This record gives sequence, structure tokens and C-alpha cells, in this order.
Amino acid sequence: MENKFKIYNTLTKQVETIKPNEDGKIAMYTCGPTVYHFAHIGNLRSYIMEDVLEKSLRFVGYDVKRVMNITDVGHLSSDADTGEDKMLKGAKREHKTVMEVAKFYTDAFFADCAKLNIKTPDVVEPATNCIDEFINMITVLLEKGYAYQAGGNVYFDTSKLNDYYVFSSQSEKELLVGVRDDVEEDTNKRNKNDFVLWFTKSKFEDQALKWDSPWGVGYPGWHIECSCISMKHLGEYMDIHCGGVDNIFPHHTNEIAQSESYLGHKWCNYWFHVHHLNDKSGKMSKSKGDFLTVSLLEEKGYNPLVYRMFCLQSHYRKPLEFSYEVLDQMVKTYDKLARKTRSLKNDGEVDKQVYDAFRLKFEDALCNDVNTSMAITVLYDLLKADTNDATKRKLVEDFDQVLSLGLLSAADEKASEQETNGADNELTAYVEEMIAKRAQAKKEKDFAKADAIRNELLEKGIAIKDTREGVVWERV
RNA sequence: GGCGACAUAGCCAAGCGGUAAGGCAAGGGUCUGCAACACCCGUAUCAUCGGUUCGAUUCCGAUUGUCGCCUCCA
Repeated sequence: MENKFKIYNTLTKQVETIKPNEDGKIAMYTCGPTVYHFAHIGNLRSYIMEDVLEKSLRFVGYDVKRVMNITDVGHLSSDADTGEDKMLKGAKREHKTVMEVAKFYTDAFFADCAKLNIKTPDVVEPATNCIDEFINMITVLLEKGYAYQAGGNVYFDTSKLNDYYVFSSQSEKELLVGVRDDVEEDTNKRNKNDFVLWFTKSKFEDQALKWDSPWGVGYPGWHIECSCISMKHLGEYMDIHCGGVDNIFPHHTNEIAQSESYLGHKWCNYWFHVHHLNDKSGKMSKSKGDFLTVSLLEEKGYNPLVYRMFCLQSHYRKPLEFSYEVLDQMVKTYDKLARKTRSLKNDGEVDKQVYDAFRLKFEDALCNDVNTSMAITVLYDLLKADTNDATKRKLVEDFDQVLSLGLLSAADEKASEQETNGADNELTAYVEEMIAKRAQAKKEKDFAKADAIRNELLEKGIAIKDTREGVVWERV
């Protein structure tokens, strides 16, 4: 098939046309969550944009296979080297076993994704399922001389590579070890940027999960899982690797180092990085106070899809600043848009010519480095276009395969909401009776009475509006 | 200290060398008893300073500002 999809490749620092290893197919990998706590909406920005990338590729005709790992082992819990394992810390906090915690937060993660209309990847693989693969890769790296043992741990030797800093022109000399307070230099390392492949000794001995290995009982380093899990399911050649910008160094840099040393050839061609969600004070992170989750937004009365739209109207490669002020603005934008799309009728035949033209415009926006903002503009242009509702409706349906904003299902939700209201038959009967009375009053031009009825309902928590489609009511 | 990203109207935001899309808000108007809904109508010398060019928001350099990475982070 024709390749016309362009994305910014962090590896080459330019926008490039994707040429898959296998024609018509895309092998895609995403760094998944560490499941020791809820994901915050900043984490979810990455997953939303990666979801759009995946769906866009499918939209233009690629057969996509997407793999995601679940980090359910390892990672220090704080800036300090002295910290505990995050999973263990989560377990203690929750009074659960480590695996229970992992299960709980994995489920919570996918529940959040579902609310944001993020499709679950084709393959989801927990790190703890792949210990044998990790051990195998480390063994090969040791055999090939890319790794060494020191102080009980296995390290990757970055000095064996000509080009370790593939993403930037940093130099080891300028690399600051322990920029953050409390991080001590590991004296077992031969080079400052060497990293651990397998731990048997760490500064915290109460690591909950340990496995036997040729180097002793221990647990894997952080970077090895993504290399192994992707190869397990996608083979030796990958097309697109996704993640947040903060993973560029060291995580992705190290993944490339170990993967290509292991394979002996180029591994992944395109690196797709999503920028951060910030608030006024900077990056949103788990270690800071502001811990905004999808559930929290829901508690405050926001539809999670409004947050999705908030992300889509910006570009994935720009920092995005979150504020309730902008989110409130987005609520109005979203509601207005959804009202328009849901009022589209199914009248007559789809105009093939108009359909093709708009579909192409939409594809062009997506193919242009996932320009979601432009894609939404195409949607607005469509709604204003001079064509019948059937054509528009069909196109909105298509567009929403990628945007996933529930633009048409919004109508169904509204309907089911009314049905839910309807379950309370007594209330519904009462409200409908009042609406009928008000209609009669209006007919008789007794507006004082009509307004009195509206106020009476409002006092009981029922708001009514005369829309062009008739009177609607909702609980407030 | 090193590396990198970003800077467009009140707010969000597109733009990839030919004199600024779109959305939200505020404003004016049409419609409907009012409200709501819907529809129509105005609104920007693109952070600053240089350079390249017939021509720059768009390319190059410098400056300023904001943010990120440098072994927890998406």
C-alpha cells in the first residue's frame, strides 16, 4: 500500500514518512504503566495520543499490531536510592500482596482507559510473565561482552557502544550523576551511564518479588522488560515505539543499547514521544501534590471524554497546560459539538463525492504528524458543509473511529439517561404532567403560570429547556 | 553545568517561504413570550533583535521567557 503517514521521529529529529518493515503492517510498542498507583491524567495524555496514532494508522489502512507491557516489578519509589520498591510500597499502603496491588491497579488503569475511549492494545504483557526472556537476553549480552557482573549485579557496559546517545548529543563527561538530592553514585559501575540488567543486591533488601537466575536470586532492571516483551510479540524488527518524552533518556536510550547489542542489527525505526501535561507549576507527576485522576474529574462532574477532547485539540508534541478554566471551556465546546453531531438525521443517500473529499481531508490531517487539532477542524468544516445529514452522519461515524469522542453515541447515552430517569416512573410521570401543563399555559399565553411551573420544577431539582427538538429535562 | 522542546488574538489552537484555519468566551444581530437552543456578523503587523530572500509567522543566528531530561515518572 501507499505510504503517506508522517510522524516526527525522535531518532532523526524530523518528520518522516513511515515505511513499515512489512508492507501494510505496523508493529507498534507502547511503554505501559507501572501499576502501583492510579494513573493521573498526565500519564493518560500519552495513552490518548498513542491511541489516536494507532487508530489513525488503522484508519488509513494499516494492519496494526500493538503491544504494551505492564510494569509490575521493580522501580524505586522515591528520588532517594534508599527508597523501597514501588510495588512493595503500594502493597504496604493497601495492606495487600504485591500481586494483588498489581492486579488492582492494572484493572483500574484499563477502566480509566475505557472511560477515555482508549482501545486496549492487541497484546498486554506483565513483566513478571517474562522473567525467562529477561534472563535469556542478559545471558546473551554477557556472552557477547556487552555486560559485566559487579558487586552481585549485572550491568550493561555502555562503553562498548560507539553511539550510546542516539537521541541527543550529550556526552558522558557532562552527564551529572546524582543531580537530584540523595541519589548516590553506584561504585560498581564502570561507566557513569552503565545501567543494571539484573539485581541481586540492592540498597533495599526487602524487595518483594525475586526470581532465581544464573547470577543469583534477584530481580530484573527497569529497561530490560520493554526490550524483551516487544521482541516476544513483535519479533526482531519493530516499526514504532511510543512513550512519554521523559522516557527518551535514560529508558529508551538504554532499550536501544541492549536490544541492538543483543540482536546485532537495527531494532526500531520510528520513535514517537508525547510531551507532558503541565499545570501552572510544571509537570504533573505522581510525586507531587496534584494527583489528578479520571475518577477525580468524574467526581467533579466532568465527562472524561471532555478531557480526551482537551488533549486532541492540542498537538502531541507540544507541552499542554491543564487548568480547570480551560477544561470548563472545553465542556462547552464538547457539549456544543456533541449536540450538533447527535442531531444529524439519517436522511437519504450518502453523497459519495462529498464523502470521499472529506474523508481524504481528515486522513491528510492525521497523516501530517497526527494533527488532531486540524482533524477536529475538518470535523467542524464538515458540519458546516453544504450536504445532507446522511453524508455528514456517515463521516462523523468514520471520524469518531479515530477521535473516539462518542460523538454519535452521545445521543444514545442521553437516551439511556432518560431511560434511567424513566426507571423512576413516578417522577417521570410527574415531570411530564408538569411539562404538559406548562405547554397548555404557554398556549393560553399565560406566561406567568408557565414560568411558575418551570420554577416549581427547578426547586425540585428538575431543569427544563425548550430546544428545537422539543422540551428536555434533566436533574440538576 | 550539559542536552532538548516550546513562545501565534481574552483563553485554547492550526500554520512547514507568498501577506494569519478552527474552537471557546465577550460584543452586535436574527429567531422564539422570557430563558435556553440555533443561525448570521466584526476582532492579530505571529516574544525581541539581526541575517538569508523579490517576499518570513514559516529558514538561519542571537537574546529573553516558560517547561522538560541528565538513573521514580507518560
